[in-house]
Amino acid sequence: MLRTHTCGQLRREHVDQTVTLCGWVDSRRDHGGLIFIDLRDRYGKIQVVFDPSKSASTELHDLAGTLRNEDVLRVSGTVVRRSEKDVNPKLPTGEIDVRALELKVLNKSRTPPFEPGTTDPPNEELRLRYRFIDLRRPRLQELMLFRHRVTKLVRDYFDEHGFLDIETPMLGRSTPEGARDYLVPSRVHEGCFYALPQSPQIYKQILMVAGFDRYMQIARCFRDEDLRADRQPEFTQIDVEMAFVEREDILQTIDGLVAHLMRSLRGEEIPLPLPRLSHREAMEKYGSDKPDLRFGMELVDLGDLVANCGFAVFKNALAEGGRVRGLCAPQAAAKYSRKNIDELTTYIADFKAKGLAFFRVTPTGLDSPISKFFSPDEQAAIIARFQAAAGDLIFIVADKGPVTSAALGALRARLGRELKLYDPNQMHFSWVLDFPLFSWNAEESRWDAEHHPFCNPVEDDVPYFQTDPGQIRAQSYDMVINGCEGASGSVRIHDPQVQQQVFDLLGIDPQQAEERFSFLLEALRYGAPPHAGIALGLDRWVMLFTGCDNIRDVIAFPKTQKAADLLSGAPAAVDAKQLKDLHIRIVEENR
RNA sequence: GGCUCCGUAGCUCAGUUGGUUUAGAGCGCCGGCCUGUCACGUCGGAGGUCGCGGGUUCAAGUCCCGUCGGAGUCGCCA
Repeated sequence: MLRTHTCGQLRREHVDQTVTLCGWVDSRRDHGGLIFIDLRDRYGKIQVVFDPSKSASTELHDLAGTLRNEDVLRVSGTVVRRSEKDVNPKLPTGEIDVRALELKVLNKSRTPPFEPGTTDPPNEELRLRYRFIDLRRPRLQELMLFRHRVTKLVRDYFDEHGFLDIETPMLGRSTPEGARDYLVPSRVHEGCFYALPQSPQIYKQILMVAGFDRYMQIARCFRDEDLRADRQPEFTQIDVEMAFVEREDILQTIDGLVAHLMRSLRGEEIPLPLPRLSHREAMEKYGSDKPDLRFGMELVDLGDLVANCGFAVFKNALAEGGRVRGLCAPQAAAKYSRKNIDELTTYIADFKAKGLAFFRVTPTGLDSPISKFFSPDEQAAIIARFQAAAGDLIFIVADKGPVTSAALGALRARLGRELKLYDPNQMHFSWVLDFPLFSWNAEESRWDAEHHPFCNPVEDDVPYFQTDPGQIRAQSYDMVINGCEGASGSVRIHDPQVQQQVFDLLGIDPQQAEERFSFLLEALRYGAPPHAGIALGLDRWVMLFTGCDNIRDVIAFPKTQKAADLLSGAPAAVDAKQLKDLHIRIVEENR
């Protein structure tokens, strides 16, 4: 070892010891005579003092004078106690100094493009290009450490519950459903490609068939889709599958994991079971399949109250089979000007809502450009339906049912944030159950799997296969954390006939199914146990636990919105030889 | 693919309705001085294709178009 101690480790009890430290120059204060160096490693900072009066030769002091930020040093010296007036209460090591006796510069640093110690980090492009410096920042060091703790706790939890960690291939077969695949060309098989896994879904089901009845893996997954603040093209799932279980077993297992993490990471006891609501209930009350339940402000239906009102927009929407729904923002009337409300109207237009009606609640009724269309009785009924109080601001959307959900769900989330209706440090976990098994894809006039095609239908709903597939509920479950999808899973189909029924509806005929999923279908024919599983988005969990608002901060080497790694320069062109080996020719597209 | 925001010194930013010759500040950097600082102090200095290309104009960092890069979002994400 090049060092006897770490920089953050030394305290008063080390006084008089001779120590050797290694680290980076965090800052220097050169007084001409005395030189102070703050030496930093990932354990902390300590002040090193170079005192010319205490050394025989000037060599040590001259060298200390050449030190610059981010130089890497090895320093030997004596730990000394600071006099009372020189104690720095801001540092855990602030009661002591290391008085340098020997200095070796292990590596000079170029002047860094930014200081790790900066209070005001530079733009992200620069941070990502110089990620090795960015990662020296205490905040990112904390985040990496936290992430390590989470994965350790997760592994320990599943290990204690008898789960086996089994790796599955990264080079797999492209299956056409779902997200766009990242493809890897084969050298040996001309014109053929591997696909990087979108998730280990099929392999983990096959592990169940193989008899490993409790599986977990911290698995890297790849999806070639556009990025978001909480979405990277490669990300990490905590992947879980269990055999001989029902839905309830998965829910309880994950409930236990949540309690374990909350206890270990935050010292909070969380009551179990975690709250559950149905997909239908979530859409009805919150307009979202991942509602933030840290606050209420539920959606309310006004259809019966305004069916015969004087306001044509509401009446017509209902007459055309649509809905009139709204929400009541507590004490927001004075906080939102007409201009602010116009902005909200533009915002919900993204979700296809054609308009946003609003009422300011006054002691005597409703104040709004459209209040003249509503009789005093109707106004009173609306106020009563929302249980509104003077000073509240009511928003109403009249549109097709799903549009009212999407628009009001988005509006609710935004108002909750803007009105600070919740404590941002609170963690709220809940289950959303019974998603629809299929959703109608109007563009392509076909049914799509809502979750994936291996998800078991609720038994009572099986007759709907013939009559109304949109009614079939899935034996699925999503975990929602603070309005984010934190995990998603289902009871799987273990009966090849049910599986074929699902494929039929998705428009995958037996021959296509054989081609695409033969290995899974074949496995299901050789004694597949009932099984169920779930996958948790590790990056998002770390984000939520640490209060980060973007996923890149919890990933050591993340990619930009255009899926580029600014540090390495990936993706990049390759040699002609490499392409030739892979039987690939690049064709310039005409513009 | 659509919409929105951002790009001025190494970094963070200012730069007015287009008009003061030489585009500023703080931090950082370089040099001098400084023995108890810890956001050290102090004196001096260097550092700019205003992302790039085109256009409008007597005049463009400022207005317009295109483009590149970064961010947010809708679509997309079984």
